[in-house]
Amino acid sequence: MGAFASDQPTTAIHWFRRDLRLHDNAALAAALERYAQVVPVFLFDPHLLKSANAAPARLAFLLRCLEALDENLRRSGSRLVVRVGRPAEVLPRLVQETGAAALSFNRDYTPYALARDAQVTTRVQAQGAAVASYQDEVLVEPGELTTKSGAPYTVFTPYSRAWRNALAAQPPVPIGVPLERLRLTDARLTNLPTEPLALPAWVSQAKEAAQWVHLAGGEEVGLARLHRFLDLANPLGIAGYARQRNLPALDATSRLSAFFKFGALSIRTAYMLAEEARRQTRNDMIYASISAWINELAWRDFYIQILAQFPYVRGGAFKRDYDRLEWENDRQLFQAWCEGQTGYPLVDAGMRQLRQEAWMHNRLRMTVAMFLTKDLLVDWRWGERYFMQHLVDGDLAANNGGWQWSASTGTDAQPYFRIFNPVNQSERFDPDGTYIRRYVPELRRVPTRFIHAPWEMPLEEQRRAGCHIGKEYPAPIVEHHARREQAIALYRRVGTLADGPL
DNA sequence: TTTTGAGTTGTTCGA
DNA sequence: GTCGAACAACTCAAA
Repeated sequence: MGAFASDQPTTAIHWFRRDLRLHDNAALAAALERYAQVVPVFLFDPHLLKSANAAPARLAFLLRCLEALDENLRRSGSRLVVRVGRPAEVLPRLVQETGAAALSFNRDYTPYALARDAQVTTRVQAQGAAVASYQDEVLVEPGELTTKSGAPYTVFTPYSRAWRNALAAQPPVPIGVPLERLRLTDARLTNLPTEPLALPAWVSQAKEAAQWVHLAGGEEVGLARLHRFLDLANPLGIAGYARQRNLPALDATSRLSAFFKFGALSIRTAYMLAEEARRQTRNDMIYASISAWINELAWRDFYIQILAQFPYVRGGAFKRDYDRLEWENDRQLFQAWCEGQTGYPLVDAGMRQLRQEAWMHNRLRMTVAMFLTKDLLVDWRWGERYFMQHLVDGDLAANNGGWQWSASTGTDAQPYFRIFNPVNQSERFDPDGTYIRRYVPELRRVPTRFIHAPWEMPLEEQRRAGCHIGKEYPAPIVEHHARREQAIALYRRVGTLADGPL
């Protein structure tokens, strides 16, 4: 697979996957420049629509992005052709139907996508059509950066150094898409049958489905949100990011993850605009804030790279010894965690935000993940799956990387005794309890000095706050310090086992 | 080959 | 309240 070689007055299919936009789109631009007619296609792949792999909110967001994409295509005299089925079967049929000479798409690096695309490529090439794929989803591709010994980086800091150097040496440039070439004129192509854009039945029939329908999606919304975030005059924007991003009570993160996940926003455009803002500022704090945000883009590439180079992390520990951790896996404790009923206010607030908004502040993702693994001693994969079933921005690479980091099984595993104290985190990052009270209404009248550990309230205080521990709000389901010791023992046992005979 | 420095996001304890 | 040390030992990356 390479770039298209020559100019041909014929038809190509552009297969939209995680690049649901017309701006700055590598494969789409290439196809439009080289082919007279480009048929834009999206496939609903049953594998990716299964309830085990998807979240209702994420599918609703995907649908919004597709509707916006279709509208934008229509504005340019084209439209989105939608089909349902396995790509390796549907695409060859479509090539035949359209008489296309080529298929183009942007590369996707998950294990499933790599296998799928290899199969599609083989079959389409067997029909005599050209297949070209492009780098578009990441700033630096998996495999591009290696250590001096030629191995992939497995530690973030050296990776990010190499990543920054690579981007400085060859700054990414947004790719102009010739929209005027989108117009479909061939009657055979304008009349192609298409399926309706609709959610699978298990989502549309779920009782909570209605609330996600109003999610804002699509590239206009993504671009507008990016510009608002990068506006240095915005008090909740990037200028204060380094300081404010850790405070979940503020809406001071970019909230762009879902847009990046589906490519409704170009990572190149985002990087370039941030980099430009950084070049222009003379303010050290702002410079540091922009750098901190760009560093998050490096994390995104890092975990995409880890998943691509070490596909076994999907299902097992990056540090394989930790597959032998003896989790307690108590279903009742897991259930309480899912429902935000652990008795630890910050943890419960985070879990309830996830259910209410299909999104959780990153500080809370770490806190609740750490709590599930180190306080409840539940296998990180249970939490990973639960997140994927609820997050609007759920992404295999980032979610898996984050969970393995929290569980100390991943790259850069921090010492396993470094365990978040949920009360401590609460006092540091939600000092006045604003975030807690927003998502845990039964604690609203609890005074701030008890909001982080309400079980310490005297009975009289509980009565006054209308919040009795064990009644309106649960008592802590585990005792942190005791569980911390248990967790450390659990991890230590793996260490000794690793040295001894199995 | 050997050595050296470093490793996202912390906690606890005692002075 | 603030500070520094201990928490263990290992692996990675580069010189």
